[in-house]
Amino acid sequence: MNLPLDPTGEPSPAERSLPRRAQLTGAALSAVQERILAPLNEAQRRAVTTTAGPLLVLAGAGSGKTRVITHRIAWLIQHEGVAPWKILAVTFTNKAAAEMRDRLHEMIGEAARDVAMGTFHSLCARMLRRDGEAIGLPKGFTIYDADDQARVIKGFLKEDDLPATGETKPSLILGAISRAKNDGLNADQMEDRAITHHERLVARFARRYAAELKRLDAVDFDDLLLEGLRLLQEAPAVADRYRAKWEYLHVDEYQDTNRIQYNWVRELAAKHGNLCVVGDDDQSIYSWRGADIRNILDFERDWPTAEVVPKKKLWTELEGGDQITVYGAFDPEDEAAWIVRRIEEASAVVTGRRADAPEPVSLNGIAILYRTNAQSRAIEEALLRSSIPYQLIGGTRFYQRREVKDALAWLRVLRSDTDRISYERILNVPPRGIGDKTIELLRAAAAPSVSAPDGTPYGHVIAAAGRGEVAGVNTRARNSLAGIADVISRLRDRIAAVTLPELLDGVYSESGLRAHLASEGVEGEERWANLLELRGISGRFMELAPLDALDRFVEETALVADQDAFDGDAERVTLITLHAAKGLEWPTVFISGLTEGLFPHSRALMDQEQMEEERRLCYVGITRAKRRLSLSYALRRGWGDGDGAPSRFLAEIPEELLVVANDDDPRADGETRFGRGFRSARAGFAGGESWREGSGTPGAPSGAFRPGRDLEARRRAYSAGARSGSLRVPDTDGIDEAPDDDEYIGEAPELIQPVGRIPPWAATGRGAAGAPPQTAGAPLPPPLRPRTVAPARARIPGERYFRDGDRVLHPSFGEGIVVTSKLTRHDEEVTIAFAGSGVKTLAASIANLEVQG
DNA sequence: CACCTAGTACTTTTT
DNA sequence: GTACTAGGTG
Repeated sequence: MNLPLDPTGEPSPAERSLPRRAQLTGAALSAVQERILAPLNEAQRRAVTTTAGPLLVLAGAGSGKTRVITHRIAWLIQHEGVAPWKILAVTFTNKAAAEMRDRLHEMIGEAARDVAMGTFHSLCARMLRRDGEAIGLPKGFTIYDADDQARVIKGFLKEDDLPATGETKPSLILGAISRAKNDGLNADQMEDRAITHHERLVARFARRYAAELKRLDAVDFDDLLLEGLRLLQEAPAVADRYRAKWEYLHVDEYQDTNRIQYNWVRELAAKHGNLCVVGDDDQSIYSWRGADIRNILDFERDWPTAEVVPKKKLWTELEGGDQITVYGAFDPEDEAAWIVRRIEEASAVVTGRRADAPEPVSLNGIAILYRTNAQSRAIEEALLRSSIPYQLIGGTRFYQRREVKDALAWLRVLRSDTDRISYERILNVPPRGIGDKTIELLRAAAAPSVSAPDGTPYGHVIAAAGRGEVAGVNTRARNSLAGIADVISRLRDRIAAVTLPELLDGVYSESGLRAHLASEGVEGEERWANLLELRGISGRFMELAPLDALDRFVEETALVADQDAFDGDAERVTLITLHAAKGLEWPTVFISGLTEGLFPHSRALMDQEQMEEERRLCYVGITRAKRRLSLSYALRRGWGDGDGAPSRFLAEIPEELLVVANDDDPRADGETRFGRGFRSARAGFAGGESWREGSGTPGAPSGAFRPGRDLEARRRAYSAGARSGSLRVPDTDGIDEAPDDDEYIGEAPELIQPVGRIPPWAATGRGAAGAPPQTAGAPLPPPLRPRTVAPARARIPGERYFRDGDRVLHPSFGEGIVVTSKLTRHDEEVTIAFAGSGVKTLAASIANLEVQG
């Protein structure tokens, strides 16, 4: 319950904590000042106390930018006497908002609850839920995630009999549509600008997609922002209300806002201009999803009176810390083993620590960062082997797991007749005889026709089909549909009378999900546990009226971010992508996979701007470390795409800051400055005398680990602990009450993801680390995809013909750059980043490759 | 017509 | 791992 108006006339907690300006005489004033300003440096103080008008805070990593916002809000409330509900703070994740609120709560108490905070997406969703009808958006709209979006597109592809691969791959089409939307283009404008065949194709899909989402009462993530902006632009009365409501605006991570978000903020600030944005252009890493660095560069132009708190020195901060350790590994397993060994040495995990060893570090002070989610695999295995607990952020996200989405689809269906995608999701789970053919008939029946120009709501079609009113549906499917329609109507009758967890109980049992999972063995148990987890999380909404609880739960679950799962207090090592690590810090950080083609990623090799973004990403990663930083790379990368050179980013770090961990390694040949070089790698790989044989990884305890059984047992022990540990009682439960009778968007309940989940592949032992399949002599060549027949080229036996960085021309893939190449027994496998067709590995003797002068 | 199994191809980053 | 497909079976 959030700030109920007290019938006795006592001041509300918010009112109590509000100092009156008039009361702030000498001593009181300085006490407030002291508490808020004392921990801040000069620049921060200036930012905090500059409260009127536009303010741009540009500062480097670790300089306390978020802190500036928190203290500024405290200052506004306690020193300037601004009502907390007049203040808005936009953060990058829900987690960041929750943390900011926690810190604010410590500083100023209960008033912290009334400050509006959230992500752009969640704030827009809340505003649209309340006021969207002013621009024609139905109240009960559903938020579609990437998976839902793809299902919509796949429906089109099926209608058109097009493949879901190649240039009509749903993710590709959706990416293009999203980019156009973020550029402010609608389908018509896309069509006008389309030049290539593919662009016209995408434009047509964009039109259909927009129409279909409208028909389904659904919005995607981009729409949330676009409609949120449209609300402010096209509903003046509503816009004025919000402008009057929020007199002081704050935006964190401003460098990652896109054009739409910027315009949204500008609309809100139009009246009073009290806009404080905080960012660091060196940490701009989201241009691929529309973030526009011009938002920073243009700020002063758009707000001529803006105060700017200047950027501070950055790199010198590194000098105070320890030197950076670099390790050149042979392959990802070796790399992971080295990281784990260092963690064991530094933490108390390893027994028999030397007496003179430094104070053991705690596991929650350690993070392992990587460029792509797939890279977590090798590291997880190594951690599991050493029984080091970890939390994996991202990867297969909880709310995207199949069974969780199934359960959520049921909830969506209960509150929508039109949400076809969710209906189709639940129709045949568990299998009940409703297949492709039946779905096709249902879609046809729902489609617009002469008698129903807007189409028929899918929910109605299902009920009709259950009554035998849709021709062609076979008996079994018909009975199932009748059963589903019946369950839906019964559950709907119950919504208003039961709590959300109880409603989910009904869904689980009456949908057959529960019985289905019970018959599915170990995997079913795992999935069932996830459904119980979901049920537990839904309990956070019990304070709300049941119908509101359902709406809010469905909405919030659609908007959780990866980072929201991060638990900084858990005694676990954190595994996280470089992107998701932004805004977080640890005393000890490992950045793994610093291999050309991985980081920087191969897709960035062709493009100067993308390469710069990779470099900034590296900067973000490096600056996550408060005290100790270790960098590592593996010469052999996974996926059979050849060897990789040490990342160029390693070479860009001043030599004197680095300590090479394997300098004295007898296997290192000194060919590269980072120890293990190409020649030794190649010899070890192809020559059969690999140090890898037998013992696995040098220096690691050998023979103690049996991949299959051990992993299984440990996985069980872990997942149990991880689950119970992940459920936190919400700090507060206030949701939506206005402190006065003003309409109000305030605190959202915090949704927590399970942490430390052990991925299924670790459980089976199939993917577990161990010696790779050994073949005599050369390793198995990766599959050669393209088969361009061409005469063999002259080459010197035993020597690579293609050099990294060579520009090459391929008859069908066009121009590309050699990422790396590897000698096999009779050939050379060249990995090339092509401008248009991505990265391919080709056999030099077969592919007709021309080296460009 | 639906369902199951096995085989194949795919993996940048995410609200 | 996931998603999709093809082909055989009930």
